[in-house]
Amino acid sequence: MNLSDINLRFVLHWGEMGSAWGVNRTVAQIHALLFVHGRPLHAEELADTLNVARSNISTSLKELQSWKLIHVTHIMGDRRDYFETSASVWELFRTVVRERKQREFDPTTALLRELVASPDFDQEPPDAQDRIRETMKLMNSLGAWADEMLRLSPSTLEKVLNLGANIQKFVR
Amino acid sequence: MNLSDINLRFVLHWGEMGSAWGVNRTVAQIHALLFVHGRPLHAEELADTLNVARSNISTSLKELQSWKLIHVTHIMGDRRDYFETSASVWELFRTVVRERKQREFDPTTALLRELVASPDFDQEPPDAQDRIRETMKLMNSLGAWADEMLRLSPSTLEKVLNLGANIQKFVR
DNA sequence: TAAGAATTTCTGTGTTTACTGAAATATCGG
DNA sequence: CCGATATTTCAGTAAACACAGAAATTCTTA
Repeated sequence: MNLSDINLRFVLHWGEMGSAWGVNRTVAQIHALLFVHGRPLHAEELADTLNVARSNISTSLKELQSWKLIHVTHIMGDRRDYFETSASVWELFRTVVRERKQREFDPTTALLRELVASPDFDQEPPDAQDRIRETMKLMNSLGAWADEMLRLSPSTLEKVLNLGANIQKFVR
Repeated sequence: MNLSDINLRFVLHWGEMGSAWGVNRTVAQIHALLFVHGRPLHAEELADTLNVARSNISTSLKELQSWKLIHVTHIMGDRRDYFETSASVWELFRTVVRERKQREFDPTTALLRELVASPDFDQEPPDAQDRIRETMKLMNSLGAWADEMLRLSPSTLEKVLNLGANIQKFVR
């Protein structure tokens, strides 16, 4: 299986973007490949196409599964595991937001809450207290907002996005 | 200069979060320290407090400046450069969004546009074309939306966030 | 313009992370 | 339950990244 130039550029770029955002390059590439390809692929096809070791694919697939970005399927008469991802980029986006929020955002708000609730907290200078409290509030708001957005359907979400700055009309 | 337990935990956690999002740990720690501390600090104080080499601080400060998250100030009768960051977490948030969008998001949408405009694009299977086009559209929408949000004042932005899922009332 | 202080640059080193290849394990069909 | 195939685990290696310390440069002031 060899990639078209367009697919290749897509996959490579996605890998680089992943790196910048704390996602392993191979992991990002696998996901990009499954996405553009559109049909399920098995591990060896991925390894061959991306030129990485079979074992590397194995761990990366586990990683992608833990992020709920891919799932296993099977083809009649074929023992091998095939992997596919959603064809809806909106759904993928939601999944990433949901998972990252859960793993990285929530623990941070939890820590901030803990700091603010701590008995020594009021020994901090008042302005430092404010800054930490404001940080907590911002993260709380963002988190709550993300949760609510995640409840909307992709199409509603898309409409909300298209509202853009017109939203400010409604905040009076 | 030694940190209170609360400040220490804040700084350390921020460093870890940074790592998860592709930001160097020291860079994130310096910024967190400047933020909680609230007053300008010079390089050596940062090095002493965070227990890293002076030279490491130097490069990290340059990095933070390139992200427009800190700026230099001076104290009368003191030759040394002092650094400070905004006390407003909202402003910091906006800065991070603006800069990351510019550096990572925009180049990606540009690439997607390029792929779609490429002469070979219509040789791709129609469903693959759709997926790439949808990806481009999503990133365009998100980018445009971010730009519009960035134009709003922090306080308006805060109100928009608090609207939460009620936004969907307005999208009919 | 020289001395001292502050800062940056650079090179080598240590640490972390990613990856390979081999071995071990699991799975399936006969 | 045996052999073949698929998958995972693991230990060692390689690459990337972060960092320290020394050297070089810049800046200040006297």
